[in-house]
Amino acid sequence: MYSPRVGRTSDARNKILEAAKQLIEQRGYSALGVAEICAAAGVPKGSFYYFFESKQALALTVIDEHWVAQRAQWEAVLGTDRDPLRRLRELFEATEEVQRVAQRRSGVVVGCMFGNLALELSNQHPEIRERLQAIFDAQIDLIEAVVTQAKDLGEAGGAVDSRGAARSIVAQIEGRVLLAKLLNDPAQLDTLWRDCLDLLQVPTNSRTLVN
Amino acid sequence: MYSPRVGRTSDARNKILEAAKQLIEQRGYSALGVAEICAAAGVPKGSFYYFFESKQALALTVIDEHWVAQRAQWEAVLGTDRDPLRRLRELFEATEEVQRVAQRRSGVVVGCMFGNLALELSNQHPEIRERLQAIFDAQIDLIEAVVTQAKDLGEAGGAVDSRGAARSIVAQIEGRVLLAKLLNDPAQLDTLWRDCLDLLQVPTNSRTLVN
DNA sequence: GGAGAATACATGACCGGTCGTCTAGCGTCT
DNA sequence: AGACGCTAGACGACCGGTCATGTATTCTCC
Repeated sequence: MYSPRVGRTSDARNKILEAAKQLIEQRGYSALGVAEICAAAGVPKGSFYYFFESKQALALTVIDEHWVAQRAQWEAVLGTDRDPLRRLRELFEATEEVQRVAQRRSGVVVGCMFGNLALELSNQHPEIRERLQAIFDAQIDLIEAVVTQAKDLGEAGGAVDSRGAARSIVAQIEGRVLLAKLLNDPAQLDTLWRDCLDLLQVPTNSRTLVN
Repeated sequence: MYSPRVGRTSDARNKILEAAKQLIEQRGYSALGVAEICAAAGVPKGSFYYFFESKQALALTVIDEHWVAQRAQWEAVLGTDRDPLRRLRELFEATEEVQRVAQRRSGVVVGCMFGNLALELSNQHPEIRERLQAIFDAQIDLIEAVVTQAKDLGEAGGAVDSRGAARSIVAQIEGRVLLAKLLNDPAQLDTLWRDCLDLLQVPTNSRTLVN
């Protein structure tokens, strides 16, 4: 077993992060104990506060890392040179697939970690709220850019406000994910595409083009 | 069948329910302690378990009572003989007003209690999940009826699926309420009307009629 | 109308357990 | 020997929940 001489000699931090990510997704923040995280990570509890300042600091790190990964995924899907509406549709499909995979692995639809924590903690932990605000703002930015392109191509209704529509789409995603989690049914997400077409006021006769 | 009222009578149960409703709205379920609820209600902790079997049983009661009240409000707004779209619009305005009032009183947008608890508890407490599923189902029913009427009047697009559209509207409400809570800004809700018109595919030229 | 009996509620000490957090010190390396 | 990476174990506070005991109110029966 090779271990580098300098820097960390333990992967405990990563194991904690990995376990915490899954547990927070499944059980939220308040109902989750540090001991449980450490047990799931196979790391002694005494080590926790060597790697993290506090439970809240861990949550912030988990949030940040999860957003880095998700943003990369969103950018990969939304940043192609395909048709803008097509890109949005693929985002929805990817979102649903994520929930299906999570359900297969853990038995439950975990929903959106950011949405979950937003409702649970935004009124209790200002730092977490700020982080989540920034994340949702960035999500809206990413979608707004694609909506603008769709408008420029005449695919979206000329009357739609790009940013407003992007916010509506994000809200629609969050609302649908809530229903999917409540019903433990990822299929709740496969109306996102149709909803999106409505919110973007895409004319009925041009919808089959991207279908 | 009469029930003799032997012994004392107390309003402690109602005081607990009242306090619990506000605290659950503001701080969620897991982060809330029985002792804190009792302190806020001005009831000794020992009395709590005389009136409620458990903390979870209290939550179920709070959920039920809150839904009874909210359903009455929804029915009052949606059950009039006014124009269907007009009724939907008033529902959105009432929703926003509820959040404004809560914000004035407690300083924070509390969001939707059912949505909050759905994301926090649906994967932890099956009984609560069932209750919340039934509530959202009933909400969708209430809106579906109005959407159907709007369709019959030709106000909504003929291609819309009433139940699907109702679900989309509920999802949109929940998503917007999430953003309103995260940003502590009830104004996030005043695009609900426009979103609803989009989701119902109401023709642009006929929108001013109800505006 | 007065005396119990029965019921309805009040109360706070207390239980085992878990919470997030911290510190003293272990083992391993230079 | 000294520094460093790591961890065992304990800390006080608090968790949801229990219980013995006390008091207030209304019942029945005379």
